[in-house]
Amino acid sequence: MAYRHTERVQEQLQDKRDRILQAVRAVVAEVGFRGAQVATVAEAAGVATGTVYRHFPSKGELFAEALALNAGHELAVLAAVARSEGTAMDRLADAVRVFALRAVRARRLAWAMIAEPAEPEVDAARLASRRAFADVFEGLITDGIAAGDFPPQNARLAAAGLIGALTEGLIGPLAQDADHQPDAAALARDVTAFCLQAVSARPYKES
Amino acid sequence: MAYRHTERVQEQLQDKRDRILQAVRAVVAEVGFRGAQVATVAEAAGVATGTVYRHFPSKGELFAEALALNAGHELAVLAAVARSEGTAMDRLADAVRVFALRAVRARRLAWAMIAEPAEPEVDAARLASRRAFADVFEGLITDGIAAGDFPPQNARLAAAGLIGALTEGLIGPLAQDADHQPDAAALARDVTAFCLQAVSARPYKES
DNA sequence: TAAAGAAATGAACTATAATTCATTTCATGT
DNA sequence: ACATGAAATGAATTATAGTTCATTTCTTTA
Repeated sequence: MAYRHTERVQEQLQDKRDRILQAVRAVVAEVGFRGAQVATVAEAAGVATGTVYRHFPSKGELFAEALALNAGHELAVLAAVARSEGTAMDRLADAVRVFALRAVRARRLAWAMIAEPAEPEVDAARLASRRAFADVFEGLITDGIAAGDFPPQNARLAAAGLIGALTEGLIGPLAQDADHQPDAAALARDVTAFCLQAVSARPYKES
Repeated sequence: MAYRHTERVQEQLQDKRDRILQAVRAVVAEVGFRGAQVATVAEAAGVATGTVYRHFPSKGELFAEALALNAGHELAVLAAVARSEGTAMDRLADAVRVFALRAVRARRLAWAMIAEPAEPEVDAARLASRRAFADVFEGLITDGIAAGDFPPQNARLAAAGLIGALTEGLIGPLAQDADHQPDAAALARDVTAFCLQAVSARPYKES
């Protein structure tokens, strides 16, 4: 026996895998799924095209894993906010605000992660993470209804509505012509106001 | 001179053009832009593939024109509702309801028309029609604010938010798992309630 | 009905981008 | 140092789908 995997090699492999996943993120943030080719990702990761296929079975699975990874981070952030102290109203306001601020900070990436169709595997992964996001909002809305903060309503649908409003207002095509929205913070504030008003049925002022 | 275009031929040509456009609509309603190939459209229209290119310069322009045509119809319907008698509140409620009912009736088509990315020409055409839709909603919201029906708010953004909420609630991927929504009418009602509450800041009951 | 011009056809061509694989480079243990 | 096996490489291959164009079919007019 003249060769065996050593720990160092394992680390290098893991490292290369991670770098490829990060490269997907970077490339997608730049050109979206539409323009993201395996060759471009490979170059961004500093490896040859073929190497990508030693770590991932196909473009679809690679991109799906990259999306899941990224969505996982975002979800953790959102869930932490949703779990914090305060009334349901306050927590929902914070959650929406955090979502909004993070989305405007990286619009292209956010759009790709939330809405841009891609390979079937990617779409499937997105559906799962979308559900997770919606669940966080739905939980907050349900809490708010129970506490009397919000009027009775279809919480599941309202959660979907919030995501739709956030998507459309912040990162969708209509949000691209930023003539009217020079200021990301102002945009986030107005979107938050819309969302809070939508579920609370009260004109919303930032606290 | 031994040949000249006669009126009958002109009509046949126009007719074939129209049939191809209709075929795009039918195919897209079935499989979305993703799955819609020129060969499939040609077959659906009952012509050869090459014939499509005698009427349209490229797939992108063909599909863009088909989208614009369809969006034009929908916009006319919506604008008529928006122009009718009644308070801004009532007209907005009607507009949202009409949008919702028509969208759920043909989800796949609606999603393609509203959200599904495709060739650049198609995306451009969609952006234009989206603006037109948003303008209708924005006008109603502005009217409502002026009339004191709605609290002051960013009408442009609220209009985008409505479209987002409608899209997400009715036809987006989360709306696909219809386990919770056996009834299209109920879905449309709840989405309408969400939208009205969002802009009016009042729990909304159908009149 | 024959000639002429236009339209339709669909198989062949082309462009793009994912995937493969023969070859090369690199790590390991004797 | 060298033999061995794994990993990386990137040019070649493959797959898909849009587009072209030589040929055929159809319309019109003399």
